[in-house]
Amino acid sequence: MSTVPDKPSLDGIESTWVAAWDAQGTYAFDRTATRDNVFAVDTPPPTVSGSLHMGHVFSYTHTDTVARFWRMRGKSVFYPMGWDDNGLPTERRVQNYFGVSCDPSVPYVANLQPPFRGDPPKDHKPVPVSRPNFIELCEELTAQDEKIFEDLFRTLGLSVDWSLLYATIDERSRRASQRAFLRNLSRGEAYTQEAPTLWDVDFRTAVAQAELEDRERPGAYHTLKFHKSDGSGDILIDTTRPELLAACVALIAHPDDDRYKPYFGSTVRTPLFNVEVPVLAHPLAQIDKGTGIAMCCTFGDLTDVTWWRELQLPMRAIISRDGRLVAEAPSAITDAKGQENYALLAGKSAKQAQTAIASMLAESGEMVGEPRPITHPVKFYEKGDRPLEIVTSRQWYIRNGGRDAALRDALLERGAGLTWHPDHMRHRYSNWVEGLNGDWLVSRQRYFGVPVPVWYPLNADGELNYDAPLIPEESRLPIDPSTDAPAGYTEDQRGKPGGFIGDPDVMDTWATSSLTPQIAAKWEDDADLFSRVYPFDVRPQGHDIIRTWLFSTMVRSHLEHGQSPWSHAALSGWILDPDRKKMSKSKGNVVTPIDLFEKYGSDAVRYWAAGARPGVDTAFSEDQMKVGRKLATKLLNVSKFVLGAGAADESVDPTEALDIAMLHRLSAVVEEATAAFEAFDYARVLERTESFFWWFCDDYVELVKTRAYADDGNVGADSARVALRRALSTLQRLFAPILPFASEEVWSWWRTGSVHRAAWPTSSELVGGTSFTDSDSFLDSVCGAIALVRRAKTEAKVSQKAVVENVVFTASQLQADAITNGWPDIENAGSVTAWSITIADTVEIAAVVTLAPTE
RNA sequence: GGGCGUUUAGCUCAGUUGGCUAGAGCAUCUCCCUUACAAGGAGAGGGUCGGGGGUUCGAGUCCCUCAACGCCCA
Repeated sequence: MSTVPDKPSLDGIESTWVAAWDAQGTYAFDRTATRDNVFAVDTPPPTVSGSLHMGHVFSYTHTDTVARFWRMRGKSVFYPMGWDDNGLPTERRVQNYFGVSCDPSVPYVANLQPPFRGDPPKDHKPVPVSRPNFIELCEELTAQDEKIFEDLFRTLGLSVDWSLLYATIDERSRRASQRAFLRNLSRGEAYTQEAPTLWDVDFRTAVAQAELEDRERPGAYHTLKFHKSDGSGDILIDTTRPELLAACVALIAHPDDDRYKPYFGSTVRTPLFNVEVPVLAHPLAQIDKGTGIAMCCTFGDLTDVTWWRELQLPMRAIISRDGRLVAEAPSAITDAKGQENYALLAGKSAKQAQTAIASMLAESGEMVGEPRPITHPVKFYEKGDRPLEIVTSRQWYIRNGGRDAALRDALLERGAGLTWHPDHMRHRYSNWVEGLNGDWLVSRQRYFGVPVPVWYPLNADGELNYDAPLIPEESRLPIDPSTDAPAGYTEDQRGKPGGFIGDPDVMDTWATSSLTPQIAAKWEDDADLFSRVYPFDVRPQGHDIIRTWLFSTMVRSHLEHGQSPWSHAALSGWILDPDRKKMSKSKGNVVTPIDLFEKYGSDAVRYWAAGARPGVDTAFSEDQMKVGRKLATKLLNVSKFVLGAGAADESVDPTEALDIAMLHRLSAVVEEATAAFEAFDYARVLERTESFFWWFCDDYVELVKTRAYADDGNVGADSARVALRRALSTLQRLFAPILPFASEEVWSWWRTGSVHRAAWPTSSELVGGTSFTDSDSFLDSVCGAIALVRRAKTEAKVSQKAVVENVVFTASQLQADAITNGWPDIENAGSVTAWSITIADTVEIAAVVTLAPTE
């Protein structure tokens, strides 16, 4: 029955088994299983960016090991894959790849040929194309990239059921995303509002709090003179953004600041523009920052927004959506000189305006001294290159607890109810939720995304009414309001008085990917499936996106289903290069996974990944891959040995003490590995299994080799063969989740069916009806004895094969008993002719070894 | 400023409720081509467990404190 190759090899096993698993449906989800018997993974849909990196390999391997474990435990594993092709990264990549830019005013061209397909020259000026053409190009490029990703993940050996594949821009995702949004809207959880919003002037879109990052940037304090209205002198303020002076609406100091208490309620006039503004008190003013009194502009930063709102200040916005100062001066600037001054700034970028106004202020004597350079944190869109501005615009929001203590508490509660791996990651979640300062801004002024699924009616004057959006029936979803007409209207009424207009925006990519459980489980499209997998068991992901993906998914599930979308969150660490720096493309230290698969084999790369404790940042290490390669090779070789030693009836318990003791030791490993996998600690499983495995190969196998080769019918031979086979079967299954290719290969030599569908090993199948008191000390004694013989040979610089004429051990009674019991095996493994034991009160066994004379 | 994590051999890391002389792999050195495996095997050397203090019969492990590094948030 066994078919062991003469020369076992890892070469080519990836393609062989990938094809076999696919053909046999090894990882197919059994959708007849009920929820109790399902293990559902909310797989992260990777951003289809055109290149794979070790981070993908690393974290997806972690998840895969756990999925494989539960499959062997008899669960029907729901393990889908998705592609995150929705959103800005794709847009940017399409622009760079095809040499185009999206311009919604350009008409659609059928069969458009883009100027390039890959690598446009550096000086190429992007060709504007229509939004539908742009989206076609997005789809073309992502299709290519997705094929590459799929091949990589298959070669890595992910046990994904590929029939469950989705993409965040596909029809089902758009439908789910729009449906969820409309339900939020109907429950009052989504709303539209005209409000100051953080704005990226290059991408020309609003961005959400979750997408911000602070970057340290050089700036300069400019000390400006504001003139007291009663003519009694000046108040000095420090600002890093003098270019916003024309937008100044107040001066603000801390209510407890004695220096400014006398001025609260009075007014001052701005330099250059001569606008009268009040001096007010607010606790957000920082006494120790600059002169302690700040100018509030509409808007320089989020504090300005708070002051503006809470102190009910007027609006004097001067930054436009392209980041330049607007053409027309705020109406508050009434005097001619002020208007003249503003005209010198109009149309300049913020940066140019700053330079210009600084010299104007210096000239007019209203700036004290020179600007003083500082470094300070500035808010950026995480994908952006210029500081964010704040502009007022109409946007859609989804409530996330940022403005509602009850909802925030409920979401904190949900986070606390999750089991986090590792546990301390829960703090990232609660820190974030506690720090929210507004609702979730979900609309984006972009093109490649899921459209906001509403229209607005136009009245007889052609004005639109935001408060009464036209909502599609759910059965029509997905819709594109820029090409579909609302019910009761016809397309020719678009943009006409009495007609309608579509919402031009798309939703934030997170607004769709926050629904991955619903998308993967075909929420509402397949209620039966949904009931079998939702809520999911685990959300695996990187810890960097707890605030975005994890939290937003929690928000959507909480609002829609009133429950957490999963019970576990498993966070992966980063890959660091060997110098402990984060690996990244720009540093040029990225290694291509495919090359590593070819060099060391997929199992070896998985071995490296699985060696990292959950959540711990890990150095990239080809050395570890080499070790993994050795381990996989060893598994092949020892399997060949065990299966070559002759068959035995595995149902008959072994009789020799050494064999029984080995199986007891292994059974403890099985129990530990099982508990570790249940706690998502794949690294511990690997460590324990591997450690036992090398001991098994180096000591146990060497000791019983001679006995296992004895003639059939020999009692000792049968005992050894049974033990070897039971152990081999168990080891192959313990390694299966981590080394799926090598394990499947060796399993196929003597078993039918896939090891990945085999039952996870149990302690009882190993030890059966046997019992053994303190197998460890027995094994340590026997192995200690053989080690002493080996050491003597090594020190004498002779072959391990050399014959030992005599050996005298010194050992405790207990150790002596073990050695005596295991003697036939020690004798064979060590080529020992004669021996004796002196009993002594000792902890460590000692030996005097006399080698036979050699010719 | 708040929160969290890390610090154990030259390197990368285990060490789960406190418990024999602190472990592994890699690297280094020595030896061995032994019929599962030279893509192997047998051995060796190498650590005041970040510093200080405390609890305890006993601390890498628990408590306090300090430091360095890293991450998250403001």
